Amino acid sequence: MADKDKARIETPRPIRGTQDMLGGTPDSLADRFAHVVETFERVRKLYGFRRIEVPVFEQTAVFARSLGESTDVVAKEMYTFEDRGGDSVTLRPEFTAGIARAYITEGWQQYAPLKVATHGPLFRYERPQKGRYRQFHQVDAEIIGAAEPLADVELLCFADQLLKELGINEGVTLTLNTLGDAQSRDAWRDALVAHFEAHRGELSEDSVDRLARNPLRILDSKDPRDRPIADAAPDIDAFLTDDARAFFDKVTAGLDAAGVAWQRNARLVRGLDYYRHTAFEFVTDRLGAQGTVLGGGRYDGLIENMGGPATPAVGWAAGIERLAMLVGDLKAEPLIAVIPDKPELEGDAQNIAYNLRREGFATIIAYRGNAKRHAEVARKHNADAALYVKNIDPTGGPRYKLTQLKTDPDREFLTKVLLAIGPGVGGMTSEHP
RNA sequence: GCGAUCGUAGCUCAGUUGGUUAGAGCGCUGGUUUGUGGUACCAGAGGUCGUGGGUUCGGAUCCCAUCGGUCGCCCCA
Repeated sequence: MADKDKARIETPRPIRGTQDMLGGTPDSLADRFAHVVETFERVRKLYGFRRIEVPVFEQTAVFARSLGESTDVVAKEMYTFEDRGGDSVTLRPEFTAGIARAYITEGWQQYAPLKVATHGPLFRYERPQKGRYRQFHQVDAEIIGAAEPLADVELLCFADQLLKELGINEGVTLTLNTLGDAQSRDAWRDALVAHFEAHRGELSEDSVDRLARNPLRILDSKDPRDRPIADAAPDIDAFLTDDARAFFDKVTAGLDAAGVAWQRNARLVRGLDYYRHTAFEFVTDRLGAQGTVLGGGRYDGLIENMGGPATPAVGWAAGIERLAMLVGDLKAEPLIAVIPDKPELEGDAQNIAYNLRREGFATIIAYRGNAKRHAEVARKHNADAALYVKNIDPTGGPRYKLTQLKTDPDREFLTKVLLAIGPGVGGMTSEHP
């Protein structure tokens, strides 16, 4: 019983709300995640957005100041800690604040109007649920230094094309609203507060709390008690200044001209205070409670708030996990498996595999086992075909046999493989008559 | 922070009103067989029944607590 006396080694658990993703199967989240990022990178270049990288952590003030001290994100969802030098640092809970900080401190103002894009991990201390994690990942696009509605339109076209190229535009709708300029927004906000105050007694407890903290948010409350009151609340339209209305009209006209479908949602608001004018979300009902696939808007007030020059800006971000969940199964990349028919041909088979890879063909070869076992491994990896290495005769040359392993192998790929191998292939056989 | 629900083998799950050494399929390891090179069979390894208390002659099963997973509220991508 010596084993029982041994101290049990406890393997540390993964942190709550983080996830490990294993790729290699058609439905794996890891591969779909990578596909989202690759697609984003491709489309981003089509629109002329520069790739940027910004730090994963910043001085706490970067987020506290930009998001607003009273927001839930800052008040209770940030990973904030003191580093060994005694400075308060925070793992980024969003991209925009760090990018705005870089715009100010790195002299990026000289490139205005500047179109930038990035992606990476973000951190929020929240209860995990479907489509919501403590470490999550976003793709992000921002246009800084452009006050024109055309910037909003271009950004939305980018988003729309990304979703289309990911094949997830079906069942996802662009919902759009305007928050007006500062004057419009303030007037609307006052009217909303007056309206909600008049119905204070009928509101849910959460919304009574919102009334003090973030009255706009009552508009999109899910509580059935709030709905009639929120639905009866005034829209912003009556409070829009001429400029603000003209701006919104240009955005919607631009979308129509570009063929981007959209729906007005007068109840769509932003929790963060620095948003102005355009606010938008691409929403779906396929993600449970987390309906927003991609969201953003114009934040003309932010950079000035952070001590920079008054700078108009607009941007969006989308959760990569959420996009990945919506992406259908990926088509498998073509793959060839090399199989030594006899143990003494292992070395030759390895060389052939390396040569195929150098030619650019995705190739696998098992480390051990007889031909049968090799074939099993090949099937497990979903290889299109097996290249059996039958014999290497210094005088007679190599002998191969190519056997397809799938009912629908990538024929073009296999043909190229055959050409690359050259002579010695004893024809292609099929396991599927 | 609040609520619901679920924790049995690496994975997906059985386990009947509490009752001997806790099971299956898949996977893994080894072997036999087979062969238009997707066969079949045999054997083996692998489990503190999430954890800790309690009730009981007896707990995977009932009770309490705790820790995790999932989903919802909140918030948000």
